[in-house]
Amino acid sequence: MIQRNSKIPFYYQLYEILNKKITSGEWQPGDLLPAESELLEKYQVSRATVRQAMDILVTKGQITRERGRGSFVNEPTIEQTLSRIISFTEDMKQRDMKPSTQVLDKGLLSAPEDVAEQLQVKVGEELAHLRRLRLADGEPMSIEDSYLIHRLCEGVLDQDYVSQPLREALSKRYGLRLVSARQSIRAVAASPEIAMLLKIEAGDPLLFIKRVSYDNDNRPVEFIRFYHRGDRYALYNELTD
Amino acid sequence: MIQRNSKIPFYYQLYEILNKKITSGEWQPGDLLPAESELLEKYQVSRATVRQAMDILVTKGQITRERGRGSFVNEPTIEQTLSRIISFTEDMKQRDMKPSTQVLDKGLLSAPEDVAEQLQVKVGEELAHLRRLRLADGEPMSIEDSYLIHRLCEGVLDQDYVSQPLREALSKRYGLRLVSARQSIRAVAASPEIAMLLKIEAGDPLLFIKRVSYDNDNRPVEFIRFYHRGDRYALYNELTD
DNA sequence: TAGTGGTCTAGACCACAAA
DNA sequence: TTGTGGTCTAGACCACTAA
Repeated sequence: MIQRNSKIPFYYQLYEILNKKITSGEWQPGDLLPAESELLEKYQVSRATVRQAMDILVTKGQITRERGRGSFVNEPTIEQTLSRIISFTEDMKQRDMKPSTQVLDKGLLSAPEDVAEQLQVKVGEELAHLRRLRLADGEPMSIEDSYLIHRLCEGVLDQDYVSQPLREALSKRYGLRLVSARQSIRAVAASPEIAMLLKIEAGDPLLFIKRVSYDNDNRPVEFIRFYHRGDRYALYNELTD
Repeated sequence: MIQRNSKIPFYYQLYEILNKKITSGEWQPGDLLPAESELLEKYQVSRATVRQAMDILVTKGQITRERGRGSFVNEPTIEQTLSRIISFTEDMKQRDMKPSTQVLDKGLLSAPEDVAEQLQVKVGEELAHLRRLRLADGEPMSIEDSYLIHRLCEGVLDQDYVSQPLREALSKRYGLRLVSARQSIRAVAASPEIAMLLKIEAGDPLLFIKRVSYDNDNRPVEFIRFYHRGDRYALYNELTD
């Protein structure tokens, strides 16, 4: 139900309710959503508010409205991958592969110049570093090098992050919600070190992604370098206009 | 002004008016837009309609609203690249490089199986093929292999497509407007043939993009393979959620 | 304090799909 | 013909910014 004394807008509360019904699987792809008039009645808000909530779902591609028919839950598409922040685990689920993780390295370090610039901190600022090997169906798929601003998440490296997602820990323990990110994508040749870890040959092509993630207040929190095996990993997206 | 007897919704007409002011440069990045109350007065529509028009601009990242201050025109960002269809020429402009093109090959052929599947036509359907070398500041940047369904654009290969964009010709001569596309992105090693054309070594990493473009009626029209040099080309995008 | 955008309401009429 | 979403209006109160 909608909290009428909450600071969170009604339309956003309603969006969260509807979103949960979809992501939890209570409403399946192809299902007809309740009519706007029903939702308006059930949650005691105006039609404009219902539509504002549903607009978010439409924008995210989770539902489709059809005049005269109703609104329907969409199939989740891999295309969403490229405009949504998803975890490795989610990603593998969409690709129908079994994910696993090995922590290769973790520790504190002083920010080198290039990382400091991405995270908008001073060179030498203390960072938490985590290097993980990601496997799909038991085969090496990617290397993930994460750098976190340590003063925002003291003690973050105490956990193992093999079973618990890092994003979840950041949210629960430190109130850091990563809501947006910018990334660049290019093709590079594997260094001998990365090649060995991914069980490929040095020089083999990698999809190399650099990503900076931002919290609610648009502050950089995490910088990641992904090295994805070119023979096993592809990105998908949709273009418009 | 807004046509009150048009079939186009008021909010969309208003969006087009505002969009034009921005893309034409009449309103520059950083400029303050008129207040919602002014627009409502000037165009004689309700506030909800004004907001609906501005919502489109916000979604596209063209303006930012700031409570208590006003709405401002944003800087155009390269990040838009990955969710908009842009031409090579536009792309190079954004990257501040001088684009040029060489046509390496053109002709008709029977659709092989993989291309037929992408374009949803029968194997053997007649296709127009165009292979172009794209250069940035005179240096090879990418190879573009385009396949068009020939019956939708008979005689399309008569033009040279060095100076005139292919998309423009499709629109003007055949009424084919490419409005959406799906693509996959991966890293591959350059074949000896591609390497020679791009003036790199065989085995060097390439950003390999396969794209299917669709017209208004969601029919596939064009299939392209891009081979971008890994050392010269990167994609950028923003993620949300 | 005045002006801005953020949210919300309670209506209205329309075009379209399905029965 | 009925019910759906698409569009539009004319208000209202609020939180925030800047003077």
